[in-house]
Amino acid sequence: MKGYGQYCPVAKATEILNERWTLLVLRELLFGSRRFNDLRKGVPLMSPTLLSKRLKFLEESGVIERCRAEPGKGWEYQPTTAGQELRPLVEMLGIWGQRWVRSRLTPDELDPGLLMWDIRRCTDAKLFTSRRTVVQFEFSDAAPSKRRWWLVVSDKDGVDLCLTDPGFEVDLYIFTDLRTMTALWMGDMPLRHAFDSGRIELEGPPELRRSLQSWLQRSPFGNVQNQNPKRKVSLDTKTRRQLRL
Amino acid sequence: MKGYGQYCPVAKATEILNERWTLLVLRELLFGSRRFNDLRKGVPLMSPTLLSKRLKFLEESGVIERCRAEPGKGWEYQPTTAGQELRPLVEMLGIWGQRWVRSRLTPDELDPGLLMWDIRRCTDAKLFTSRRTVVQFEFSDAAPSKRRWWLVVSDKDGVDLCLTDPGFEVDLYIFTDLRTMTALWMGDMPLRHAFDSGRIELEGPPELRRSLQSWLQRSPFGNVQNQNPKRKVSLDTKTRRQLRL
DNA sequence: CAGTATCCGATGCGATACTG
DNA sequence: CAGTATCGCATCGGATACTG
Repeated sequence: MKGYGQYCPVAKATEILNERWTLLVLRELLFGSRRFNDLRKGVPLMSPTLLSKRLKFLEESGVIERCRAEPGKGWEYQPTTAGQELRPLVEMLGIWGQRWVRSRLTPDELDPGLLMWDIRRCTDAKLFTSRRTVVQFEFSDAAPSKRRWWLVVSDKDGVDLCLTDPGFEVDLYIFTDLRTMTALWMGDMPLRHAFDSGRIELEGPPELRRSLQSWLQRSPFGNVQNQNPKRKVSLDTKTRRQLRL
Repeated sequence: MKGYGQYCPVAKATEILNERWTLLVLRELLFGSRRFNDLRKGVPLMSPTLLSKRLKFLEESGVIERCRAEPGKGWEYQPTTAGQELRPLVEMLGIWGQRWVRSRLTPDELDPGLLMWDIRRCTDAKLFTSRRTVVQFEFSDAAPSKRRWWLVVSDKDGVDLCLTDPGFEVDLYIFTDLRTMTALWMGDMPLRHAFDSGRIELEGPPELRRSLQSWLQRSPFGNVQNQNPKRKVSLDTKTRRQLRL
């Protein structure tokens, strides 16, 4: 009894899309992940068995295709035309979520691996020179094994993320905590404020410290404004007036 | 372990919306149903217990509000601002479903109650005169107890749907089968074709028979074109060329 | 009319280990 | 690296009956 027994196209679409995890897997695919283990990084709490099952179902449903990767090693998953057409839907879902059900950033929703994987994906290598730049993130409150991360970027080799010291000399150190970095990423806190309150500190040459705000992106949903009054940390005057406070 | 443990707004939105039935309940609310038992008619296979549970959760989540109905009798549910903002999402879902996963109209997806409820909702009473018009639908292939339905419409009293003979004189009889009527409703078959092939027959005064196509609407998704080649009944030439057939 | 109470069965899914 | 195999519990939700 999987379906809804309705001819309505909303029901038919929902039958495909609203199994647990499915929309998050799709999000990963639409944001560019192609390999099984890359997809896993975007949904770390999902078991590989289940991911495999979902991918199969999405393929059956005509949303994605599984095809051989270039060199002869392994497979890749990519959205079909039908899958591509779901992009606006996933975006709207994210925008709505950001407006109305923004995460409270409870400890269980803070994950350095997920955050750094997001940051990696949104870091534009073209903003860097051909000389390799190494940025080390250190999260004071993360578990020891996930405290330090290295972003290795260059114009031509793209962006690489390491959890073990790659051995290169570090150009820029970023000291902060996971909650602050996540809040920055999600647009919950201005970078300015994080510096002023000492929640983030840099170490490295001045020009690299200054360039940080140009290459360190926020989440694609980072500039969507929160609309939910209950979840608003600080109310702007317009909202206060609306609520008659 | 209900959530996804992710700060991502897509995940947060999904936690609210992708429980089974939730999006269909929301569809009903956005299409105008306000009362518990009206909502039930839109999701007849959902148990009242579960509907109640979903409504509570949607209320907790800030998507809908439960408020007293006018006269002092009972409650009504209505979307909040956050809920209203989900309308485009539900519409997109329906459009995508209609393009790519259109129902095959298998027997379990044919339901005269659901269909007539849909038709009732989309019938515009303003297209009728102040004189009461009674239209009787008869589905040759429906279960005896669901064969005949009456639509009672007038300019000022709106549209009423009955499963038991309301006793008024019938102005227009529509004889057809459930599959044909559903296909017409979903835009899978042109009205012209249904008449020409004898799948639908009318009985009543000529001007009322002629006016049928003006007031009998199709589903809100009825004019969305199917894109899925596997599900296409007849391929147009452009598609045939694309597929090199 | 508008739900609640209760029960039980299917199964979804998480956990862990394993393989080509 | 890219998945599969197996297992067992929890819970979701379907069915039915009941109530203010």
